[in-house]
Formats: sequence, structure tokens, C-alpha cells
Amino acid sequence: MDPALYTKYPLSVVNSLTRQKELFEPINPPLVGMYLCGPTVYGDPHLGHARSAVNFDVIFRYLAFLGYKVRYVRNVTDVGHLEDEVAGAGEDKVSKKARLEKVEPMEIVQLYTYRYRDALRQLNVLPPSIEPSATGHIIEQIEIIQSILKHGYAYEVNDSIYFDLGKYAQEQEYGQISGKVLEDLQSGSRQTEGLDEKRNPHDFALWKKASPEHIMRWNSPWGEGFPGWHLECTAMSTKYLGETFDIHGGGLDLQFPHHEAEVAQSYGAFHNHPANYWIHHNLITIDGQKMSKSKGNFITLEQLFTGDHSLLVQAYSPATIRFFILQAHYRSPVDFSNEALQAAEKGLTRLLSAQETLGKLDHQPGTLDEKLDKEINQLCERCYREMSDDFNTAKLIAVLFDLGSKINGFYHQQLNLTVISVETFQHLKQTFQDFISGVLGLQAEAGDDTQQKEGLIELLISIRNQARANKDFATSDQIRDQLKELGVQLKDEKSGSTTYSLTN
RNA sequence: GGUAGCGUGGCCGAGGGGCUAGGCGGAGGUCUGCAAAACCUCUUACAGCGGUUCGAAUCCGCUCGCUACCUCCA
Repeated sequence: MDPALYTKYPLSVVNSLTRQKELFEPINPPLVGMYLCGPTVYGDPHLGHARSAVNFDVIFRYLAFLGYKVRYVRNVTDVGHLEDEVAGAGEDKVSKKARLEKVEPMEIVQLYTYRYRDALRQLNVLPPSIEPSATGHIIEQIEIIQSILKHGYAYEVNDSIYFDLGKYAQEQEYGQISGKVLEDLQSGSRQTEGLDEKRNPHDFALWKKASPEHIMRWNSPWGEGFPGWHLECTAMSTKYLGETFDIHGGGLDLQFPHHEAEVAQSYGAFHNHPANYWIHHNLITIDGQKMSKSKGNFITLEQLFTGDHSLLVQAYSPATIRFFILQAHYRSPVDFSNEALQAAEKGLTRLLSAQETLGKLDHQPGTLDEKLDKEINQLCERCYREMSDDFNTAKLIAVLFDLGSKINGFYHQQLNLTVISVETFQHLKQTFQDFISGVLGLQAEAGDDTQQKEGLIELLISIRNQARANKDFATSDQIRDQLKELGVQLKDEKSGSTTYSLTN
């Protein structure tokens, strides 16, 4: 049996912890444990969610493609994410939404979890191995708090538990991922209410006592309360991946304070660093600005798919969105614009039609042209190298376009297919297929073809009306009757125009 | 203010001391009944100013501009 691809194409990744590109060496190859901080499910999924999921989907796919056996855990945050994290005050995001919509918090969670999954399915994002939720792991979270308390890195005040950053910082360097220094944070932080409970303004809640009106609450050794936001990821990653695992991912905006808190919690509970490689993807901007609720410039995925948003001049298919995201490297910011999306749409079509063309090629061996044969093999080889170099999807796509040119050249007989060897042709076929479909997860749309359908019907109506004008009623009746069989009922209005309705 | 990072051709975006992606758009051509598609050619840029170097878009310094995090959000 051939050795796994990962030995042939060793993977290197930029580790946020060291800010350097490092050789990827899993703890127990071929096993790889990967954790991604998923969404807080209290609103419709938007472009930012798509980027996170798509970037890590490709990482997941490529790791598996290389021969790793990946356990990919992507959580759903359904409790504990407060509106005002620093002050430890504010309302839980989920229960606030529930209050506003007058439903149970779990209805909010159910609705938006479903919408999130549905959008990702359309984007051809593979489901993770495990998709745990915070509320399903309250016991695990309590156990971790107990362990942190036992080790002395947390303290109890009025039935709430806070992490003791002061004590932690005496032993460990806090802020390694984000480059932040605790003293700077303290001098720069604003004064807020409700800090009196904490020894240090940046201590964060592990467990909060529930006020009487707080809906989402659980029993604990410290009375009724709810877990802090950062804790769930430590609890669930530990449960499913172990105290130290290979890859921890998330958006750049989660570096601080969320991931710093996770690092601190793991040390407090297990005296371990949770993950060997931290991978952070960059954010999506619109007109150079971050997409955010408060700026009101965010576009939901549904709006993108339907085109129903004032910033959109047309609808964009899920595949286009996926391709648009993957055309940039995951660590670069991506700026949204209609122009860029339209360019992506056309580029994707080009690539996918080359893929289709490849399937039609029939190779007959002839006289070998070593130069071309070698060139094609080298391009195939580069697909692996680019992806193994910190998942460079942008460069991979560039190589695929080059291969696409060759494929078109063969098809239109501008290049002679017989001059490459059988092996090279098979290699080309396999590589092109593997990377476009398997690794990048790009596929032609089955999706929304309403516009096309309408156009086709209108076209048939106008042909039929020409036939009627020519008194060619055999043709006009044939069009009407066969359309009816297909579920399109035509109606000739008194005004002379023709309308139609869909009957199924 | 502190921290991290960025400024690449008409647009989007890789790269990151000499080999100088790719896509979209634009121009010309081949093919074609006309188109379209495809293919070929052209469209050669790295914010500014200094410095290091035989050589800088790439390294260093400064200036300007932008973004993110420090508050909700991927």
C-alpha cells in the first residue's frame, strides 16, 4: 500500500500562537483532532459565518484527502454568550432574542441552528464529525470549574465563579495569541458597573449566578446559574478531543478574549495547553468595513442566494459564494462587492465547464511530447504543494485555471492530446477532479433556476404567438398542450397577450 | 491610546530579495453562416520618502492611509 499522501506532501500551517509557519505534526497520526468555534445561534447566518465554515470545511477536506483521520468538532453556542462580556452584565443573547420574539430560548436555538445548517448544506459544507451544543454540556462545564477551583485559579463571589487572571499571569504568559498584555488592557479598559465582584477587571466569569428573572438556568454546586461563554469550548473540546489536541480554529475576532480565555482555562483545569496549532481566518468586510450587526451592513446568506438586499445587484449562488471565499487566502481579509462576486461567478463557470470538458476527452496514446507531458505533471504536482503550504486555495485555483486552459486546448484540438502519456492523462483527470470537487467542494448548481425557467417559458410563448400569427396552429397547439403536460398552463387573454400559471 | 495586521495593475486577489500568479474587465487575432464558447497575443502593478544590497514589490526606518481586536459580531 502506498504511504499516506501526508508523508509525500508534508503540510505546513501558520500557527497564531507563534505567528510562524510550522510543519504540521499531529499528536497521534493519522488521527487529527480539530475544534472550531461555531456560531452563537440567535440570528440568521451571514457571509461571515459562511467564511468561517467554508474555510474550515476546506481544511477538513484537505486533511482527510491527505490521509488523516480527522475528528472535526464544531460547536453551537446556545447559552452563556452575554451582550456585555467584560462587565459580566447584560443579557444572554439567546434569551434576549427569545424575550423579544416571545418564544422559548430553545425555540430560538432550534430555529437558527436549523437555518445555519441549511445554509451550510447549500454551500456544500460537509457536516462536522460532532456538533455539540453548550447546553448539552453543563455537567462537563461544572466539572471543569471544579477542577479550576481546586487548582486555585478561580474564586467564588456571591455564588458566581470567576477565573483569577492575576494568579494565572504570575505563572503563564497571558495574551500569547492576541499579543495583548494584561497591564495595557487594564489601563485602557473603561470603567463599568458590576466590576466589584471581580478581583481584576479582566477576570472572566466561569459560572454566573442567575438573577430571578434569568430564564436559562441550571443547578450547580453554587446554586442556580449559567456557564460563562468561554467555558463551553474548553468543556466540549476536552470531552471529544482530549486535554490537548491538534488544531483549534476560529475567526480572528475570537483571538481575544475568547481563545486567550480557553488557554487560561485549560491551564487552570489541566495544566495543559489546549491546542498545538491555532488557526485563525480573517474577516469579511463590506466597502472596507467589518460586517456587523451594529453597523447594519451585514448580508445574510439567504439574501445573497435570493439577491434580496439593497447592496446586491443580483442573486449569487451558494457555489459562487463558496468560490469567492476560496479565491482569497483564509488569512487575508476579503472585501465584499458586487463586482468581485460577479467576477467570481464567471470564473467559477469557466472552471466547472473545463471540468465537464475533461470528462468528454478520450485519450489515445501517440508520440510523446515530453515538454507538454512534463508541464502537465508539474501543474498537477503544484496542486498538492500549494494546498500543503498553509492551505493556499488562491494559488491552487490559479493552478487549476492553468490546467483548465490545457483541457480546453485538448478539447478544441489546439493541443494534441495524443502527445501526453496515458499515465499523465489519468493523473490530470484524477487531480483535477480531486481538487475541484473533493478538496474545494465546488460543484455545478442544482440550485435556483427560476429565472432560467421563466425565460424559457417566455421564449416558447413568443414562438407560439408567431406561429399563431402565421396561422400555424399545429405548432401553437403543440406548444400549449405540451407545456400543459409539464405543468405550465397558458392562457390567451382578451387583450391579446399570453399569461401562464404553474399548475404543480 | 494599546495590540495585531494591511496598502499590489481598471476591479478582485496570490506572492514576498533576482524566475515576477490567477480571475474578471478591456484591445486585437484564429475559428465560425452570424453569434457564443474556446484558444492565442496584448493590457506588467506593488502607498510615499529614505536606507541595506550587485539587485527590493519583497528586508529595515520614517511618513501617510486603511482595517481588526481591546464592547456586540465569523
